[in-house]
Amino acid sequence: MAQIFTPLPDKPDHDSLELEILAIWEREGTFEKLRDLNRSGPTFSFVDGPVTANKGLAVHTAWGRTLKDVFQRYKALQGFAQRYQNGFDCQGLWIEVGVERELGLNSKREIEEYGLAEFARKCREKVIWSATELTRGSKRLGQWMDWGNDYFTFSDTNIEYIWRFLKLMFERGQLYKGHRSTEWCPRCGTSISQHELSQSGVYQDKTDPSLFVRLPLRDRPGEALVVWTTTPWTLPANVAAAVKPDAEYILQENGEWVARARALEATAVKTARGEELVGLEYDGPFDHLSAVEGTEHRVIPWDDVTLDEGTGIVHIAPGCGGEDFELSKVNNLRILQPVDDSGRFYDDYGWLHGLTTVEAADQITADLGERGRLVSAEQIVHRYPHCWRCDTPLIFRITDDWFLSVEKLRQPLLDANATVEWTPAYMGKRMDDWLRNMGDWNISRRRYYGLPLPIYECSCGHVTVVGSKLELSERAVSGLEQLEELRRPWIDAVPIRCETCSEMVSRIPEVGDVWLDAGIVPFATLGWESPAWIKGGYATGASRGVSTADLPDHAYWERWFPADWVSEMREQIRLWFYSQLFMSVALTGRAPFRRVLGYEKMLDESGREMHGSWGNMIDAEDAFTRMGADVMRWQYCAQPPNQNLLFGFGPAHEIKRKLLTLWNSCKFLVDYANIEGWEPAWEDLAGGPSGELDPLDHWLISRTNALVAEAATAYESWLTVDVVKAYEAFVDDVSNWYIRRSRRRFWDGDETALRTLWYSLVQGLRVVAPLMPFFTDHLWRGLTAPCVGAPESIHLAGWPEVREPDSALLAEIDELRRVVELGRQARATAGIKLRQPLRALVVDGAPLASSHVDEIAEELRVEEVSFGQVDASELRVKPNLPVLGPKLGRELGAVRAALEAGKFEELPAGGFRAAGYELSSEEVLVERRGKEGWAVAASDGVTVALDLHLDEGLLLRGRVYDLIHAVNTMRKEAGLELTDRIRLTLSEADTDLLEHADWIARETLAVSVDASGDDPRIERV
RNA sequence: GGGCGAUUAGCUCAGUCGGUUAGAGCGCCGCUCUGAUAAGGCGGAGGCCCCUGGUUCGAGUCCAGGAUCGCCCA
Repeated sequence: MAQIFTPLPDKPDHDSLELEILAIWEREGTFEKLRDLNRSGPTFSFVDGPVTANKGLAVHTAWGRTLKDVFQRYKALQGFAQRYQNGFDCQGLWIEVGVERELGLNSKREIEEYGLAEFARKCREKVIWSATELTRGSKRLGQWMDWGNDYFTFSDTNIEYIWRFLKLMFERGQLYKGHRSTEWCPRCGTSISQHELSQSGVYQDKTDPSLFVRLPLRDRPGEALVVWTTTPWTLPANVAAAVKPDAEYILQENGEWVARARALEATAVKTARGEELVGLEYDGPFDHLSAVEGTEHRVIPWDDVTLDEGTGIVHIAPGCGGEDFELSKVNNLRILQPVDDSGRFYDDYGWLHGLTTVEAADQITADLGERGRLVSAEQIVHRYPHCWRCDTPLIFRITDDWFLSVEKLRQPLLDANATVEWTPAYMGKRMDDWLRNMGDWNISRRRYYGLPLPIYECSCGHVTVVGSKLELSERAVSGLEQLEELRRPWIDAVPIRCETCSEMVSRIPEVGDVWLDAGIVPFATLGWESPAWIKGGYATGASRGVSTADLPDHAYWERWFPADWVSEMREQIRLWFYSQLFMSVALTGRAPFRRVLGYEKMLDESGREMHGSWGNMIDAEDAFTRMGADVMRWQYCAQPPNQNLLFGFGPAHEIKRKLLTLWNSCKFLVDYANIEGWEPAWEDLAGGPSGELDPLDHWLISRTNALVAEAATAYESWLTVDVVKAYEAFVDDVSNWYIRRSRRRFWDGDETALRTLWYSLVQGLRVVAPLMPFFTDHLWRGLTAPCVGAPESIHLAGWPEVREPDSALLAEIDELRRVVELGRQARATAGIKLRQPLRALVVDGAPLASSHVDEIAEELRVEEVSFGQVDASELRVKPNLPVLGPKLGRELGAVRAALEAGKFEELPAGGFRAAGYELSSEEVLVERRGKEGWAVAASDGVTVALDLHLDEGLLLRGRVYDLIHAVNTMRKEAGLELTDRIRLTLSEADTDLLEHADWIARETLAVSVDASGDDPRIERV
């Protein structure tokens, strides 16, 4: 016989099921159909934050991609038109580092020797490889994007938009050259950010010289300050000595000044407070070097001078230390920068020139010794930062850098952020904190594969910022013919003419911060102020040939800006969310997004950071195979965004079990519908199941409607975790209440039950289709296959119509289920299994359940259920605290004690008298328990009492249930089909059970029952 | 150093407006149901609700101080 539904296997195989669905989507063009369906709908503008294209898909990235996909899918079900443009971040250090490693290059010098043009090509290849991998992984994850139409930030168009922004900032006086003190790796020739410093392994023990150096005071012959340093190479850059103003200093007999706290044993010739020393001038340690000539050295005050180590007088070299640099601003000190990019002394440092900081240390120590400036020279082991890439000890340098000033924008940024709705809300506060406290934005980087800063600084002092490629070509002196991309090295071969002095000017060598690349995205990809729509107009420069993206016109920008919603991990607050906000407020005065969903960090399932070398990293491909994309997505979506996600195979297993309940419910429907030859009707989905409905059917329909409403609320609050919770509760209700309660109807082929269950399962699947696109589409296709007129994919079926649930009915069943739960509890406490029928149950305090007497009787296998007071041997009365507390105040204690001790008397109206107070029935809570021969269970004001007295009839029927159970177990073990009929032979000892032969036959599908054997036997007929 | 947050069962976390016996899931032990279920149900063991003080009839919850941890900034 042809089956209506394709039977479902016992268990879903997520991996193969998903691959199958992917192939179907591909074949049927499901995504294209969805876009066509919504093309004229209202717009939902999502702007994708670009993912750094330097690796394949990681499970971390898959989290964010899932959230993006879920909400795009939800909005699509609701009929919104969307852009679906994916983005890749294609420039910057992360990409360079990967390529450097692959090429075996070890320094900036080696990159330059390798050749910047070839290096740029390798970087581009890396980006394209990564983009391909990320696309493949994302598709496997089920993410629906307009793949192939991606934006790549290394596009010339993207770069030009940034140029334009920078030119504008320059014209407003908000782009300037300044200084910055930074940790520096002399091998890599680059600064090290705070973020990089905070990585583990950066701080390592290191042995360094420990020098005490004399600095003779100018106007006090024979007196000298003594300073301490562990970095001899910084001494030539010394310009000041800092003292703690309120500390006591002493002049020792040997003529050396140190803090009293550092020389407790010494005899003081003179004492002075730090502030009294401020302003004194001294001879620098290397005044004879030409670079140092004419430098003033003086004592300055500094509250943070430590008296825990050194001498309490601190050597200050603003060119070589962060705090030193800050002090130079306050005290107007000269900044001496002794070493170059590679940590070697500049030529004007005399005999030191060309030496590295390490090589110089010994020579400096020796020189100081020869000149009698050294008090002592020893070795010290201390924690010192090293480069995370190459382990080289870091030094401090002051560098010339370009900055965007924030002062004028700070308030507008705060105002713009106030218009943004953040989920979770604290992330918005975090952004406010950042906006209030951040300094100017340093946008220059001394690297190669990045946005070329369009800044041309002439030796005459005039600065030009070029705003477009066109402008560059107009101003160019030469080199245009070889400019294949707006990128080093080609761009550097295009000098321009200075407007002021007509000299030829080259571009500054620096490239831009990658966050400029990402921040401009809502302008560059949406066609801000673009006069015309240019086909393929975004896919320029390096992105030519890898994308088809257009440059839209300004009308398009008006339509899609600002984004309705963006979502990224929390650290993007001061990165992408910030750079976008900054550029947007600068250009338009508005925030570039209306709502943000942020989320915390991913850790492994035991709460540790995932780390390649710790062996706890989960490979995305492995997760697809072993968990399945839907299970991964469920795990991501079940996570409250304000907490770290503990991701792993353990939690995945738990999720699979939950999904199995859903699967089994569908399988149950399919199996019985096939037995019955029942066909679903598509109209039922819109209109609700037709036919004569049982109360339980009404309940399930209401329950389903409630789910749709709850889920919509959750989606609209951007909280997938609430969708997950609502759906899990729903599945539990369908499986453990509706199906459980209705089994008999399914055996009897009750069409209404089939119809109602079908309706409810199908509607339920639609609710979670955005979360689990494969699983739901697979089941949808199975369950709607027989329907004429059903959309071929769940993703084309739209969001289910929201109908008002019958909340009274829902409350009624809730109460009913509480009664049944208590009844089970009472049975368990008394040790009487459910197979043993009992005579009576009394229910107290659950009025809503009173119309479900039959269901209670059946669930708890009792003959008679009544509602009323439980006559108990023990009466417990407790004060109703919220009522009595405010009324009695201090006296409450006495009343409470009296009630607890049983010292009360019952009043006629249901009230009580205790400790001299009359308490009305509203002021007390009454519980009755402990009835002789009965099992009583109570909670939340509901009490049930189960009559435990057994008579012969009850015992006999208990044995029948036992027998039925045993026979059905035998059926199962014998591998019989649900519909197979049997001949049943009982043991002679069970002859008395034949009184119930018809019943037994019905329950075991027996065509005959006799009692002629030694043991029960079954035989298939 | 400043800011934000956290601290509740072996683990991961809920805990509403301050209210009666502090909960869930997982794990462990026992029982049980099954004509969909490798599932489900019930019960048990397991708690210094970080500490100290305060407010209150009553504090896991509010206030103050402290400790520890995490994150952000400097």
